[in-house]
Amino acid sequence: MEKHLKSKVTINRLCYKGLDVFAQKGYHNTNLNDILRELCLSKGAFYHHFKSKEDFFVYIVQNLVAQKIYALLVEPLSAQEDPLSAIMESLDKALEPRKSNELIYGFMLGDFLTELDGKQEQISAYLKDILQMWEVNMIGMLKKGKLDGHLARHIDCEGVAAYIISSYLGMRTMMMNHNPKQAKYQYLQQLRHYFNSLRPSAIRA
Amino acid sequence: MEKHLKSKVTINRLCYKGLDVFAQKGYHNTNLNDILRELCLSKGAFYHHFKSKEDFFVYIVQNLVAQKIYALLVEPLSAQEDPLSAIMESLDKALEPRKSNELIYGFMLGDFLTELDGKQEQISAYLKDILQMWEVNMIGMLKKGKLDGHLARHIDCEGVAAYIISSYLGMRTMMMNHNPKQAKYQYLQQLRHYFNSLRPSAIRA
DNA sequence: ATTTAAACCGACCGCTGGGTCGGTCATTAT
DNA sequence: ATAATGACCGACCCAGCGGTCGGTTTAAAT
Repeated sequence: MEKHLKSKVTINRLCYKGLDVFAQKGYHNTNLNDILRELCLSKGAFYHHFKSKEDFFVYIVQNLVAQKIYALLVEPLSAQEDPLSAIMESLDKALEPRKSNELIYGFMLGDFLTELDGKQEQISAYLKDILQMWEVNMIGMLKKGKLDGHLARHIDCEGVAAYIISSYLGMRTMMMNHNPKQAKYQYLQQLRHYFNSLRPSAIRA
Repeated sequence: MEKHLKSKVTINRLCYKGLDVFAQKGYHNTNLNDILRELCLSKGAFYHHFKSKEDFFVYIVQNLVAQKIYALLVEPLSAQEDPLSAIMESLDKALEPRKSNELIYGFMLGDFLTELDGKQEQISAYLKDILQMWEVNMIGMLKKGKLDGHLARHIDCEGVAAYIISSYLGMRTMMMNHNPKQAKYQYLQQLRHYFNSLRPSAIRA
């Protein structure tokens, strides 16, 4: 195989496995040896491509996590006229049970932020950036939706966006105690109630 | 000082400082040496009172965290007729900015659960118990409130409780990006909207 | 006064895990 | 063909941290 191609392959294998393990065990609990053993790679291989564990993690966050968040939770918001429907649909899709051990990317942000807050300011900054990208986009869509009459005029779009994201991030913790399928159903149900309270009274269900 | 009294004092100092540091840095990032240095105590002193770091943490959770959760978030729910008002009030109080570095106990549960899930099943179990105590109590109050006509009859009390707790736990992550005072205000505002959608239509504001 | 044992000290142990470095093999450039 | 460079190996280093243990002080028991 060509050299630079082989390099790309190795980096990719490292990143996807890394994302997998980081998501499962968190940043601090993940050790490189485990990842390398599973991939049959050596310390040397790793440090040839990344200059540190932190560097590795940031690379994953910026390349894999950010993209997934954007594709699943940000981009779909622009697809519909009514922002509340768009948000509902994107969350519904994002919570779809994945085949194999594919990940629910939105949650990882919250988990990592919780773990790395205080310590590891560098990494937190990147994570916060991604969350904020989601948030400002949602706020924008809500404001546009307000102008189009999809939301009541007195609604505080910033507050709504923060509240939606909060509930979404927090749900992971709750899901650990419950049946995921039921938890998803219940969550979307309550979100629907809440959204309904944001509609102009004329079109409220 | 009497011996058993001195022992109690030492244990107390260890626990409160431990809670403080654990809450700030998480379980894995907290090392005993730091705690002991700040308290001018030795390894020997620690291991005389606790048999391990894990044992220490569990002791703190069961003795300090559980009590605070109960006092702040569980017990107040029974004080009022209307469960939604009671919940709103308890969360308002729980989010009150604390003097010095007193802690917002509710959040810690979520943080620790996030960090320790998977690994450290023992500890997670205790944390989950506390969360569940909160949840079942809230569900009970909601059901009672439904009978009394404070909630619409079609409301799914289990779903509502899970949703409220989710949003509360998730808010911490969001608060890291915002002004806490404003975040609290916005959060309670949105919660009010949501609660309003749960009322029987006759008494809806 | 003497013994006992609890409270505490702090040097030490050993494992874990991030990071280093000199070397090997394969690909590519000359 | 040969040199040069990139991909990779794996033994090794070392700091951090949970946990141990023999010893010392001090309060309680006899």
